[in-house]
Amino acid sequence: MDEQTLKQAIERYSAAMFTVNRRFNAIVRELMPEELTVDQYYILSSIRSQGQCTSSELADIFCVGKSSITAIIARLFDKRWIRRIPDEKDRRVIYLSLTEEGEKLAAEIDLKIEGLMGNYLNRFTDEEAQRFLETYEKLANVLLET
Amino acid sequence: MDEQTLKQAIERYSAAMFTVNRRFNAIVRELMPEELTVDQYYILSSIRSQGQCTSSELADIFCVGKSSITAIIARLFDKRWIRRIPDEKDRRVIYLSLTEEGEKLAAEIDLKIEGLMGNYLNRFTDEEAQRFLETYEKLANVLLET
DNA sequence: GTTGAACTATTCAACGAATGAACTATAGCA
DNA sequence: TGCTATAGTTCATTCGTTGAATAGTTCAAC
Repeated sequence: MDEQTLKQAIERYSAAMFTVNRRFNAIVRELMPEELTVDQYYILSSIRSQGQCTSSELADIFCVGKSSITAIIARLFDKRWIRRIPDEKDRRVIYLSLTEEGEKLAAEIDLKIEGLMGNYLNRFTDEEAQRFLETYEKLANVLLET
Repeated sequence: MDEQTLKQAIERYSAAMFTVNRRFNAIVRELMPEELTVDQYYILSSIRSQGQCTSSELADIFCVGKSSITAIIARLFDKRWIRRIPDEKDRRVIYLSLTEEGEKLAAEIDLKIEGLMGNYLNRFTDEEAQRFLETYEKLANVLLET
């Protein structure tokens, strides 16, 4: 690929990424219940998929400082969607997990988002979707290495 | 595709999207100069690619309210990276364009990001990258229709 | 055993981004 | 003319984020 073609590809790539992210985010925001922000949902969802995790782990996953996580967790804790469970061995660490209400809330939204994404997935053939997913995951892994 | 496979695909999709967005955003943030946030750069970049545009157009593109744009523009204007040019026909509208310094700053960062993305693109074959881009743009268009 | 380095989580002040309602000014149509 | 729609701003409020400072804990080396 020559210089110029590469530049154009990157340009198109940036544009597509920007549009998809912004629009998708806006649509997901519409799905959120009154009391929950999109970021808060992602935190709930992340804890849920791991069953249990720590603030530091979340900070790594979300690529933000630990104090950001502390703030979000505090809001979710106040609303009784999250439990804090001190580790018995290492008294520095506090495990986070969902309460029953948190579990229910996350499951509800997951279902909505699943439906949403299912609708978009319909627009593509199985093969196209499959290929796309594979490359996307490959990209995610490259970014995880860094 | 049966129910269960679909659900798994969506799950993998969500995970990849999340990872790519978060990590990419964090890396881009590292590239920013002290005085500029990522969002501010995207605004500069958007104005630059259009040459000239209005607040309302930016609000649509970024999927946020107009008052958000007003705030960001105010910061960029204070730093002399943006010009406000009143429309002569319709005195309600104000066109935004980059100053020379704004142009220079945006070009500088564009180059950095281009280099960054070029590095990642290297990891994929031309064909894989091409296919991925096409599907990505198709998805962006689907989201634009909504 | 004590000390010191490393680590976990929290607090705090400050800032940027976003919302939504209220407002100003202008345009354009009936 | 007067009504309605539109473009942009202002304001109070909330959320997410940063980075520095802090408290408490672990662990390994001395």
